[in-house]
Amino acid sequence: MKPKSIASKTERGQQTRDRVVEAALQLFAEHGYHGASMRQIADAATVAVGGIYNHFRNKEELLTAVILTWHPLLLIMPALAETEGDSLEEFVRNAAQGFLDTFRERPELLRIFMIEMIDFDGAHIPYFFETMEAKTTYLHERLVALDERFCTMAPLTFARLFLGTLIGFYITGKLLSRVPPPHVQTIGTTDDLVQVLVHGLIAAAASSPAD
Amino acid sequence: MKPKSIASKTERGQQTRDRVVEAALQLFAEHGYHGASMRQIADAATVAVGGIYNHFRNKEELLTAVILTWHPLLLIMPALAETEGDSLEEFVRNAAQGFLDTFRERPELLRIFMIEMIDFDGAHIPYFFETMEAKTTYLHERLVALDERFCTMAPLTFARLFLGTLIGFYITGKLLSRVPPPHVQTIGTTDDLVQVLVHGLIAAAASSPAD
DNA sequence: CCTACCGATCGGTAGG
DNA sequence: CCTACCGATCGGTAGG
Repeated sequence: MKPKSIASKTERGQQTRDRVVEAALQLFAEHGYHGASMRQIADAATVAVGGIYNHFRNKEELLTAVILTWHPLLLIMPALAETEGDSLEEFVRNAAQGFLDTFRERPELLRIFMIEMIDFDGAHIPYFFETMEAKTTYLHERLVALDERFCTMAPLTFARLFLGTLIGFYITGKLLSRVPPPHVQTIGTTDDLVQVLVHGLIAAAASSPAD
Repeated sequence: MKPKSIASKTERGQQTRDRVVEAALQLFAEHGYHGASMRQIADAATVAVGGIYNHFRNKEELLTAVILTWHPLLLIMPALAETEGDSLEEFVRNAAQGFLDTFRERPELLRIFMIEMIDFDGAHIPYFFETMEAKTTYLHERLVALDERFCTMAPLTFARLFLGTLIGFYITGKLLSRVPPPHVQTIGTTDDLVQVLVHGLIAAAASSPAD
């Protein structure tokens, strides 16, 4: 009700809130939304169960806070837009490598992404779509500067095909990592992925209507 | 212990089991593994809660039964391998359309796929990898017949890039369907996807080592 | 004596 | 921010 006006007082509250979000990120990612309990999260964040409800109205709003901080699309788009590269192939290679490195270093990103889709059916997307779209436009501008053939393709179409191919490659990699050893270890390399992206996207741009 | 010898008696049991698996598929897909209760599943299958335990030792084994019948990779590979098409582009177009149609008609497929990844971390993959691999080999043979440039690419590498790109396109489509109306409706068409697949995969095959 | 299944309830834990 | 506690429901199993 009252606005919190004393900074030194709200600071401790913010720290507690941050611990709760961090603990929730880890536990939601590990056990899923229904599989992680408020008590587990409270313990991990070293607060009492009731303490969480001083910062979040219910479990669902805690998940929302986690999503709005840690949704992979929110994290990966700025990184992709700032990728370096003097040629199209170099740019795509660096972008793909950056994407794969980020997801491999933080396996919870894919899990949070899937949990949001399963338990909330993508309902949080509208909350950060504006931010996404701005980064998408910038990414497309950089691409056109490297190869003008991309000027006929809508920025969002490029973003969908680019991100979609990367996501699919990462997911299939996860699946293949569960296949027992008698079978091949590395099936499909980052080089293969880069080839698909560079030549596939150029072909798609060439057949796009210049609207 | 004893082998079931009288068919007419076990038939009713099989019918009950089938109803349970069907109900579990729908409810796991809708609410997730931890979000769907054994009571909900029992009600939907018109059996008592205890009745489920005559067929499955616990909730986890019920999920396993659902996965081994309905995992999308298990369903989609035979369909892809039997796709018709007299040219590479026609084959890829029909395969992509068949994939997208199947997933759009049965939205539970993607959800079951993700639920297995989140709650069981792909642990069921080994159970049907052999079947997958056989179909993969056949799919690759059909492709080489249409365009011999694919003979240098390993069948599983092709399958990973092909399925991965399709999965990524479908998932990004799901995400975009949640974006509010002021923004564009169709971002990326099936034609764009086909272009990426045809030209991307040819490029990847061309740069593959002929081992 | 078997299978499939019932009504009722077990010990614990969920979100609030 | 905590302790205490609620209505309800969880996965699983008893005897018949």
